[in-house]
Amino acid sequence: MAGRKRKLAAAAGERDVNTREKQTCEEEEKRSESSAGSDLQLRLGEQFFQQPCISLAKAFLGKVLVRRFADGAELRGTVVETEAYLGGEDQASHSAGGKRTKRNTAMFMKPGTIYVYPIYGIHLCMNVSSEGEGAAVLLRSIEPLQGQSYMRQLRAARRKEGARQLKDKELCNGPSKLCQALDILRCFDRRDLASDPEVWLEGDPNTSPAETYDIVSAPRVGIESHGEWAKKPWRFYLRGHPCVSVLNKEAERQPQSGNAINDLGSSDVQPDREQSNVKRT
DNA sequence: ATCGGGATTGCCT
DNA sequence: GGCAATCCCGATG
Repeated sequence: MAGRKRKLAAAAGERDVNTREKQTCEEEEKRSESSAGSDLQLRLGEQFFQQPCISLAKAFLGKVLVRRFADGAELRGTVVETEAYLGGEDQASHSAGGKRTKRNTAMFMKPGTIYVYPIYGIHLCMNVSSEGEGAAVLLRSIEPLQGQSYMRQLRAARRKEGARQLKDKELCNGPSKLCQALDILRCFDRRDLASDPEVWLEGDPNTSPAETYDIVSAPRVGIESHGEWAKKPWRFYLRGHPCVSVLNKEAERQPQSGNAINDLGSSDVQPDREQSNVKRT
């Protein structure tokens, strides 16, 4: 566990989402081209995304999603829940039957391409394309690691005034909550997660290798109308993790899919970061 | 031009 | 646990 400093990471908690001008796609595009991330050695490159969809969906677990703002502030969270959406046969996928539309173009782009789409008129979901025609991984939940207070402001801005303060584990425990908390915007669609200066994925040296996690495989949620395909166990989450959006008791009774047991309760304190206050049970 | 549904969330009972 | 919110996109005529 190297004591690496994040000198460029401003105290995200000092930011005020209400006085800060609302982020737009135009502003995002004006960002400095030279503001590349400071953790080049941790950043996962394009080869990471070059694997089949189900494999990539599992590989995302335990990796750290990073969002960097123009002023240098960075938000971080560990991916704890994903879903695989294969193209072709998978009727629940936006790319079912190889169907290409303007909306789902990113699903057919090179592995690592971000696919952001609006849902229910109000929310956004973030996916990342994988190997395989039209295949992509939906990012459903992350555990907040850094910048929780700013995440809370971003989330509160969309909630009723006077609503109770969200707990840390409630900040990013759902696909659209994650987008809100990290300020993932519609204009991130079709960007490259392997090279974009504002959002990327890191391997975290403080966590165990992905293959040591205890992963639960469960049916995907919210796609009940798709018959047999709704039953495929292509949702993956870290067993026992408090930031998972929906638990599936039935699936948790099944033996896990080829991953060794790992103790999730022994995470180290990370002195260079705003410490995660998520309680594990 | 119009129509129907949606990979969700938060508030209310 | 029910259900409204809210609107873009894709399909159809």
